[in-house]
Amino acid sequence: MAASTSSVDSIYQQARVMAVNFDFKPEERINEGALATRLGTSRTPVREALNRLSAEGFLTFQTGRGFFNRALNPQEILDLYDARQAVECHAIRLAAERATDNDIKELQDYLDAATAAIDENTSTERLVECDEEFHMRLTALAGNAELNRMLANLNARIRYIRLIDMAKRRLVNNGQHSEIIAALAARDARRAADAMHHHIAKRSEQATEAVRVAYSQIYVPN
Amino acid sequence: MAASTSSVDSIYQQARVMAVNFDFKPEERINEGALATRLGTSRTPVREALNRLSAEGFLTFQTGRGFFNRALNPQEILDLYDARQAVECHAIRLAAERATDNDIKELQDYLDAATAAIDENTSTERLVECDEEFHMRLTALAGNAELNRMLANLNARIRYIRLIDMAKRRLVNNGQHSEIIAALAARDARRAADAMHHHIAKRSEQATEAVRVAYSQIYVPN
DNA sequence: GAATATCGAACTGTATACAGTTTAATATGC
DNA sequence: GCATATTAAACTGTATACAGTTCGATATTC
Repeated sequence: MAASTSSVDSIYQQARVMAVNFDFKPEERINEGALATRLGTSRTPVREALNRLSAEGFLTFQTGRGFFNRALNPQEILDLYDARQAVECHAIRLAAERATDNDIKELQDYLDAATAAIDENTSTERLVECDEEFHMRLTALAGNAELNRMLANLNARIRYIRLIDMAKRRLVNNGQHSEIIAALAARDARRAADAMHHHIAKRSEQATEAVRVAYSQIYVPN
Repeated sequence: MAASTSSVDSIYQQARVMAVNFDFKPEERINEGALATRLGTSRTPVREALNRLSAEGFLTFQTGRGFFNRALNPQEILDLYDARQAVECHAIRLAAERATDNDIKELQDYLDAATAAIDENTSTERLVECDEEFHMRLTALAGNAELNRMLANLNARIRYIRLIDMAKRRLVNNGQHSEIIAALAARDARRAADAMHHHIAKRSEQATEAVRVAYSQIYVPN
């Protein structure tokens, strides 16, 4: 059965969602057999998916003991936010050089449409999705596949924390996103990068508190 | 046999070296069975190692067709050099804030010792090793595990191109490394980042030519 | 009672088997 | 001769089996 509809990919996706959402608790050992049964498959493809996830930083691995979900602590989160600054500030500098006026207009349009579509009934998940998408689209304007890939990975690994942050703020565009686009439209790479740096730094300030809240959510069933 | 001396890790390391060195040709399909036999093992642990490598960007994967070595073309290389700028320029800014004077002195000492140890008999491989280590040590001064991890990955993926570059230059420190350390020691984050940016840009300029040379080396046995 | 030793259950690591797909070589039709 | 169908070999995808290790519960010792 050399899957035409790709079973490992589907297992990978499902396990990734579980890791992202901390359905596996922080540092929890993952039982391969139990997961295989739950996903209606056998251990072989499960292990392949878990190997991919550990290479991507969602899980850790210890020989003889297996796979564990990643740790969740302020330092890890701060490191990931710092890494986001590295990727996104560089991407926006490149975008200021490489993006067409139309690219930038489309990004502005996306932001406007997303902002307009938000009301008090919009789920927090949807808000985070819009925020992530804005940042992904912006980074894509750098035209660098590796930066896109890095950001997609970082976004998934901080998604849980972003949900906590967003539940409080309930805002995709607090003006900072507009400032960033304005600097980009003006082709002012340095100002755009500084604005992005400041924007991400702002979000990482509450990391310690967010991790505390995260634990309280992860370990209380409902 | 729940390996105490970890067989997958060893397979992973060996396959990684082959991918880094383009022992697998660019875009070549990797025969799992043949590789397993060659490494004295079976397909199961080989596939686990290949899954890790594909998650890290050394290989690609297509359902039903298996694993392939990564492509080698100027755009991929330029993307990786750009990504290095993102990581290293940000890391050096953080290092300017966070590193102790002694950290910086030790980096300078490493550079001096490495430079002094080089003569006309030093292998190109060793020169690249020193260059990589300088950049890794510098990035480590940012105290961010994720940036370290990203750079280690990027370094391995451009190593083949760096070897070509270094075979011509035969220099680990052409003065640019010293400039970078000087700016760092002066705690001038912006100047340090600019120097790093310029340093990496310089190296990426010849990417197209380097890829051409790479092909001529990869496809001519000796 | 706390620390250590013992033992069985549970789990991981890897080889193997086999189903199903891809690939490439050959045959067929135009 | 070139494009298309045919078919067998080769390869991938996954289930399963089993060896060997880890883990946790119970027994033992001080």
